[in-house]
Amino acid sequence: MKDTCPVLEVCVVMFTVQDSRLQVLLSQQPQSSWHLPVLAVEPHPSLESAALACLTNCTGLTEAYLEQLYSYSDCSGQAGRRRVMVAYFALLPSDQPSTGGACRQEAAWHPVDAPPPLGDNHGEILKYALRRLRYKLEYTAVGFELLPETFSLSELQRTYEIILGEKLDKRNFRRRILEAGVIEPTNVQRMGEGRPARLFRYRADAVAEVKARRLFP
Amino acid sequence: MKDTCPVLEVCVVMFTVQDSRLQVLLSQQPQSSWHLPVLAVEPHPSLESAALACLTNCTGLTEAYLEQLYSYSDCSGQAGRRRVMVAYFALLPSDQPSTGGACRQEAAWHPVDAPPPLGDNHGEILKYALRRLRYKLEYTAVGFELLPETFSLSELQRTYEIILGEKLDKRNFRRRILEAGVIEPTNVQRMGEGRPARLFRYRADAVAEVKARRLFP
DNA sequence: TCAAAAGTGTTACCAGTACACCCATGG
DNA sequence: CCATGGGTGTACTGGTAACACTTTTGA
Repeated sequence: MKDTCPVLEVCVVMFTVQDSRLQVLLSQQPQSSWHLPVLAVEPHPSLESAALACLTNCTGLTEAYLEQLYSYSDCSGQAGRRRVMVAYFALLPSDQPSTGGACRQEAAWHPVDAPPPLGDNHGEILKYALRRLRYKLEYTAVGFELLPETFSLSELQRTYEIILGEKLDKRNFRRRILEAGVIEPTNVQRMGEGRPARLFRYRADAVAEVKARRLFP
Repeated sequence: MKDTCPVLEVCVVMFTVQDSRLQVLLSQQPQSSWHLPVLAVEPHPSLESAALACLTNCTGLTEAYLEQLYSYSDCSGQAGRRRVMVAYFALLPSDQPSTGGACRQEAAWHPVDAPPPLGDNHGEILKYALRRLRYKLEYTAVGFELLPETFSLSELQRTYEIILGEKLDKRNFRRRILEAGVIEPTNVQRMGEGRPARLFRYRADAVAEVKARRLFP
């Protein structure tokens, strides 16, 4: 086996909302710094499926929103041995069984606004993933992926506020999200502390990507 | 050498504007269909530099706008041998010596709106690159990369029209592009068929990415 | 003096934003 | 009946889009 044979890995930045904060799953090998969960592509048929396997390893979930972020290369390891890391990010619904015991590595959720120091270039990858998430949230409907299958409009708004880090106007939020036609009401109501909330669900047939107004004419 | 050792390659979708059309550089091995230019990553220190080398091979240019697009994996080659292709796209100024003889493969420019059939998944990659280019053009200043160092506002507008495939209003275009502050006038004028045009240049200190208004409140 | 391209302002409309009160339920 | 969160409409304002003529040069 030549040592020019490259090492191919995927890593997955897994986001979820818990305790009113956006959280990311990090793992830690003994005596080492924290890292994003990483998996060798080797036994898997494709990059996608390796990323999904990484997610399943860590959370027990067999599906989630998963999107390729970027590919990084690195030659600084064993002399001449190239490492290529394909980074993904994933969004997990906040009601799912998060860190299943199935996770081989020691993993835990960390708030993204105060993560521990990360090894390799994982800090950079996390920053980029967060930027992509915020950016994407602004012009697509991807925010639903962080919620249970049905949710109230207030919950949805809170999710947006948590990720974007700013307060939003309730009436404007509702009007726009409804006009965009990406969610539909169910007949179910949820009883809570105050007046019951009507529950909504994501419309499977909705166009995910809505075109924003462009800068240039 | 194990046959699980993955093949790592880059391909580069090179765009330029010629003859009032957006063109892409394709290459053709003897007796084979057209492909995007491809290069093995192997001898290069990083994915980036491999992509740049691919570009230099084909055009003689040693720099250009270059951006990573996506990574594709494929197991359908020799049994079990994994291929990973990292795709880039590049923008070449329309005045540069395009297909330098330095290109080892037989390469030629093709209009993107009527490309020949492409092998592998290169048709898909090209389509994606074009989508990204159009999309990017709408909210960043990347369009300048397709022009010479100095250019008139009309030339700039024509470039935008060619890529976006629609006519734009002259006054609105000028107002907005000037307000955005990404270009500055030079003292040079260019004589032509009619009234001379003032030439502009891209401002190196300009913020490349301008935030567009967002969909959700 | 004609053709060809460069350059220049104003108006109308629509969409985004700001804003305050009533409603339904549980305790 | 009170506290809690859910739900609703309007007026203003700022940005976007539509639009036509004058200017400068070369032939």
